[in-house]
Order: sequence, then structure tokens, then C-alpha cells
Amino acid sequence: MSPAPHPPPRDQTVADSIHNRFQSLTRAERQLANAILANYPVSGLGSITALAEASGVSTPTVVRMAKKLGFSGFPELQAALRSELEATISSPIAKHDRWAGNAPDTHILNRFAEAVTENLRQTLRQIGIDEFDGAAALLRDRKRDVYVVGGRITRSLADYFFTHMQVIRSGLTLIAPNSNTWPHYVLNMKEGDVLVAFDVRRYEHDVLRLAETVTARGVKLVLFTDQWGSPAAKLATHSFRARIEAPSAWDSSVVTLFVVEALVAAVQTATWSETKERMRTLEELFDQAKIFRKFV
Amino acid sequence: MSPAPHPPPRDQTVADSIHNRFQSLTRAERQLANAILANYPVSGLGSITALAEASGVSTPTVVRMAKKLGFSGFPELQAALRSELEATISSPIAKHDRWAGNAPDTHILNRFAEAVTENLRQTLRQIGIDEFDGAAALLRDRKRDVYVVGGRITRSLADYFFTHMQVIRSGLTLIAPNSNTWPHYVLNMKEGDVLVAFDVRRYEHDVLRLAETVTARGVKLVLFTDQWGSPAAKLATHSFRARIEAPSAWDSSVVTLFVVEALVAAVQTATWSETKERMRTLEELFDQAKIFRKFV
DNA sequence: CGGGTTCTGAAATTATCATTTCAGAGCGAT
DNA sequence: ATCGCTCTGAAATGATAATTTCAGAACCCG
Repeated sequence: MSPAPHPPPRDQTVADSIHNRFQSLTRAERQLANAILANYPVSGLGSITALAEASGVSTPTVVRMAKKLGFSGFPELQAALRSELEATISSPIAKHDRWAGNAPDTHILNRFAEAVTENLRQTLRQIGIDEFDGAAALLRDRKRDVYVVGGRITRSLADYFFTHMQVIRSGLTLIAPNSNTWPHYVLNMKEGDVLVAFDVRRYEHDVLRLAETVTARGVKLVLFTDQWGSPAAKLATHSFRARIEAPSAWDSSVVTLFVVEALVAAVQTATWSETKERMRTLEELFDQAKIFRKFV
Repeated sequence: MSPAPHPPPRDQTVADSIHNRFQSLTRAERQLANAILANYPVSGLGSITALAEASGVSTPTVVRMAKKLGFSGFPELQAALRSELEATISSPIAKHDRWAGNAPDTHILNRFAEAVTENLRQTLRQIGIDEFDGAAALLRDRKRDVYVVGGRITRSLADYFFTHMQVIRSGLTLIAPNSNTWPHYVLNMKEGDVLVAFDVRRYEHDVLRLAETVTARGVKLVLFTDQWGSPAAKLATHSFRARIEAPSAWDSSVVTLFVVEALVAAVQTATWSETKERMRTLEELFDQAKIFRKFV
């Protein structure tokens, strides 16, 4: 039946092999491995040249990896892909309509994936583009200082936002978790400044009070909250309500983080020339820090 | 994306073409056509020689039929088969039921959404379920103490993970960012304990050294990294490689956070009876704290 | 049973692919 | 900064694949 003598039968798929030996792969090989896995197995079925180009590596790299994975050469790897494909196609159930292919639909990973994509879809549908663009505009305005505050759970998100924004602009302050210290920050805020607040279910009274205080002083409020909306939402100039449902005892922050990242990206894009310069400088500082450490 | 310039897009599949033109095929060509259809499309994905032999015809016959079907030659027919296959295999999830409906596809929100869902899809496809379940088992084992460490960017994720796990179990320590203090933590670790480390692109040398030190002392390493894999991955007992590509100057942590949340959910589910109790107690403590504050 | 026609595959040719070699890039250690 | 190592891709080589050519087989028809 088979045109050429079959390659030695393998107990695992090419994808499995790659996965198992991933750590022993080099930089270029990993790049290649990812390209193969990204569009599996089709990307591996063309010529070695095509695969190499699509992966951004050279053909020798492909050959070397094929050998590392236990094949005599690329054609043998390809033959393995074809025979896997044959097996997959003839099998009664198409595996591909699942998230994690080899896990049951009921596995927590798949259930979580369902929930998160649904959250994302619904959140995007109701997010106002103007709201989004408006918030981005506020955040890139260098005349306004920006303060960031989070709650018990959302503190991590505030921190993440802060770390990234810090690269984009100065005049940025992360407000410490302990609400006793908050008046100190308020003291510095001036009209037109921006408070970025995170407040999701189990809305925190302290955050609401802070929001009230600062908006009364003419500070703009950008709020990340959940689908039900923090009580602070009515004070916000711009608010983002992300859906946070998850098959878990806790809510999911994945979509909130998504909005945060998108917002950071928007600001970064709009201020690229300056941001680029700042990032370069930051790199240099890291290098110096590394050298510095040696002498400590 | 595609390795070579695409062949002209076709309105029908190769199989359709064969059916339509079957009448006009000659004896040898029909023989070939049947062989192709018999094991469609795999048999057409090998070399022309292999296909000819498997069909019992000569290679010129294959070339002639390819031309009769409207291709410039056999390789073009093969490319058509591959792209059909790709279309069949690729996600059944409707990509284009438009995300943010009223925004152009080019808006950063939509581009980000595309990227993130693609990241999620690909990450899930290559995550090992055993890897995941194994890590969850480690983390719920009360005999093991758990330490959590993050890098410059991933510190927020480590923090998020810590905050949630803290509700589930005791014996949990968040390692401070300053690597000077790390030996103090190592001092307390015992064999069988677990270090949960986050290390993504711009892999941090300190994290690697910590991983080396602790694994040498018999500590298990659970690693969250990116698709390229931190150098610490070779030391990890369980590692998760999340895709982090984004239309931004920075990588996206959304999928990493997804895995974190799913893992927390898995541990929580497996230990629900205890966790429930702990959550209730926590509520009480919050209430007391609130009352307490009134008297301050 | 020839003569014309169509079809077919062996063999030669050409094109492309796969592998090997090797110089130097990159990087960590000293 | 320099050494020594691993990794990488350009280029040369070798191997295979794809196409073309063409002679003869198969068929059709009078």
C-alpha cells in the first residue's frame, strides 16, 4: 500500500516528541518547533524550504531538529506527519473541535477556556470605543499626573498596569494598598489629574471613598470594574466593565487584564516616538545595573 | 504566513474538480483519481513518485491530470490540497463574528482580541493535561510548602497567584522581588517543597540561579514561561508555556494569567471542603477587621 | 488488416529539495 | 578583553522530484 517502505513506527506523535524534547532544543529550533505546532500539521507538509522560510530559520536547522527528534531526516519526519494525519482523519471523531485536544470537554482547562472566551466576547461587545480612546487620550496627556490604585484582589492588576505605564510616561504613582496612607497621595493630586482605579466584586468601600474624595477635587476617574459595576462607576469619566465569570470559586481577571493591556498598547502606540526612546534608556539602565551588581 | 506565494485561489476543492471532470479523464487518469480519492487528501501529499506508484500509473500521468484539473503542475495541486486541509483543520470557532461590533477591525481592541484568542487556542493545544493535573496535585499537597517567585514583569502574576492560593492553603510564601533576600527563603525550603516560578522573555538570570539552587536541594519546580521557554524549563518538573504575542511593544500576559486561574481553580476544586471552610473564616476576619477599624 | 488517433510510460532532462560543510556569529566563563 | 564553546545559516554538494520528450502500445474504424 504505502509507496515507500514505512519509517519505523513511532509510539508518539511528532507534536509529542517536540513537546517532550522542547527543553533540549536550541533557540532557532524552538522557533521552528513553534511554527510547526502553530499550524499543525499542515505547515510541516510542504517542502523543507517552505517550512524553513515560514519559521524564519534555515533549512539546516530543520534537518538538525528532525534528527534530534529521532528521524533520519526531514522526509522521514514528514512521512510521520502524513501517517498521523491519515490516522486522525480516518478516526471517527475529529479531535479538532476541542480546545485542549486530548482532554475531555469537561476538564477544567476546557471549561475555563469556554468561560473566558465568552467573557471576552461579551465584554468587547459592550465596551465603548469612545470610552476606550478617551481613556487612552487622558493617559497619554503629560500635563496630567496619573495615580493607580487597586483593591485586595485587583492590586496585582494595578501593579501590572503601573509597571507598564511607567515605561511609557513619568508622573505616574502607584498608590500603596494600605488605605491609611491614601490622604498623603490625595494631597498631591491637582485638578485634571487622573486616578486609575480597579474595583471588582466585593467592592471596597475605601476605594469608593477615595474616588469620591478625588473626583470632588476635579480629578478624573478611569475605572476598571466588573459587569455589575462598582458603586464608584457613577463618578468615573471612563469605566470598563469586564465580565469576570469563571467555573471557579473566584472571579476571572483575565478579561480585565486584556483591557488593561489593550489600553497600554493604545497609549504606547500613540506616543511611540517618546516611548521608544524611554525603552532604549531603560535597557541601558538595566545593563548598568547588571554591571553594578557585580561590585556589590 | 504561507511559505510560497499562494496558488490562485480556487472555488472548488480538488476532489470536486476530479468529480466534475471525471468523464473527460482517461483510463490511467481515472485509476489515479480513484487512488487520490480513496485516501483523500493524504495520498496526494507525498511525492509525485509515491503517488504514481501507489496508483499504479506513471508520473507523467499524474502531471497530465494535474494540468487537466487546471493546475500548472503537480506541486500546485499539492499546495491546493494542503490549503484545503488547513481550512478544514483550523478552528471551528468563528473568528469573525466581529469582536467590538462598532469598531473597525483595525482598532487596537479588535487586533488585540484576535491575538489573544489565537494565543489561547495555541497554548491550550500544546498544554499537557498531565502536566497540568500533576502541578495541581503538587500544589494541593499540604505536606509540601509552596514558594512563589516572579520577575520584573511577572511579579504581578506571582502576586495574583499568591493571593488566591493563600485562601486555599497555608504553608505558602511569596518571595520578595529583591534577589538579595532569596537565600533566606532557600534556607527554609526542604526536599519535596514546591517553587512556583514565573519567567518570561527577558529571562532573568537570578530566577534561573534560584531554580538551579533549589532544584539541587530536591525542591520541585513549577514554571510559568512563554512559548520559547525559559532556560529554567529544563529544571522544571512541570512547566507551562503560554503564547504571549500581542500587537504591542510588550508581550501579553493574558494567557499566562488564564493558566494561573485555571490551575487555582483546579486546586480549589480538589480541596473544596477545606477551602470552603477557609473562605468562610476569611470572611469573618474581614468583618472583624472592618469593625476593628472603627475604633482606631 | 493497416492507418490514423489517442494514450501511456521509459528515459532524459530540468528543477527543486535535502543534506553536508564550514566560517563566523553569539555568548558564557575566566 | 580573550578564550572556548555552541549554535547558525550561506553556500556547495548530492539526492530526489517533476517535467518533457518520444517511441511504441492500445484502440478504433473502415
